[in-house]
Amino acid sequence: MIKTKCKDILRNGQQVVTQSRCDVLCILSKSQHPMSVAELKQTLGKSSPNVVTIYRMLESFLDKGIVRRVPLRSSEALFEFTGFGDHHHISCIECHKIEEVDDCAVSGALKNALKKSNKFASITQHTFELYGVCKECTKKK
Amino acid sequence: MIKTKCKDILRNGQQVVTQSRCDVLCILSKSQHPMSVAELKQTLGKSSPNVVTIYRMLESFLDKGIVRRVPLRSSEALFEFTGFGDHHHISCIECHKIEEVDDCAVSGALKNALKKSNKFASITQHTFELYGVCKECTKKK
DNA sequence: TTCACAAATGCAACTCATTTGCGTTTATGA
DNA sequence: TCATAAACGCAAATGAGTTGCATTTGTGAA
Ligand SMILES: [Mn+2]
Ligand SMILES: [Mn+2]
Ligand SMILES: [Zn+2]
Ligand SMILES: [Zn+2]
Repeated sequence: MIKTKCKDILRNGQQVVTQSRCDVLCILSKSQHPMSVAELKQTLGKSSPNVVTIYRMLESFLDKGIVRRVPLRSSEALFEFTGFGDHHHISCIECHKIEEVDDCAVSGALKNALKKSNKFASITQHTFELYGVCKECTKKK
Repeated sequence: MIKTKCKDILRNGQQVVTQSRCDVLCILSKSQHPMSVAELKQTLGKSSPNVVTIYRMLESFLDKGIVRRVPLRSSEALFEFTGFGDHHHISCIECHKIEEVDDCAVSGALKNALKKSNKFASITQHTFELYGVCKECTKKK
């Protein structure tokens, strides 16, 4: 995604536009996979803002719905740009490779079914993550 | 679940049977909701083993598939007895109440669809967790 | 453009769930 | 009963994430 586009996203979210915030959002908007804070920092390299700043940044991006937290098994939190639309992930339990999986009507159907639940008034988010063994790792064994 | 039953589960999993391990497994097998280490310790009360022991215990239960880690958003890890069979959770983003949701054919269908993926050879696990606002919290606003 | 103020940033210190090391105790099965 | 591997407790370490505070920077209004 282009830098000006990132600025627009920030402005639309009532976010202050700074170089750091643009950089971080730009990287996230180009990554096909969810990233950890450490990965972000590494990708930013020498021009990276302080780690704490990245944490605070992501927190505010979450508030505005610009990024989403992906609950893949990992000791660190993973974040991904929400602009890609609804989709899920399949992650290899051996090599940790992540592949995107298009959202299918199926999960929407379940969501609707659950809206009929007598205890919950609304469903605001859902996550569907899969784990398996990729073909390469299968061959190795 | 009865204590002797817990012992059997441990033995079947090639686990050493100790009082502590029985106690923890017994509590988990009675809880309809996933529990954190802190909750386990509190429930065990004065007879609780050291926290570290609970951590190590759960790690080995995970290895044997006796418990599963539930990826609901929480600062602590949540564990639940696997003996209940496949199901998911819906959690209130306001009060953090958790409700069980039966597994529906839907997720199985998606699983099957993904088995046709050309990058993954198998899918071993999946998690489907929902977030929403419960009726009580909706009323409060 | 200028200016005042809210928001962002950096640094250091802190929190807190989880892990690790190690010496001791206990369960198991031969 | 005995040897051995596993579990346990305690203390210390780890490491992701948070918080306080002084400083800088972006923004919107004058
Ligand atoms: Mn993705
Ligand atoms: Mn459950
Ligand atoms: Zn793999
Ligand atoms: Zn609620």
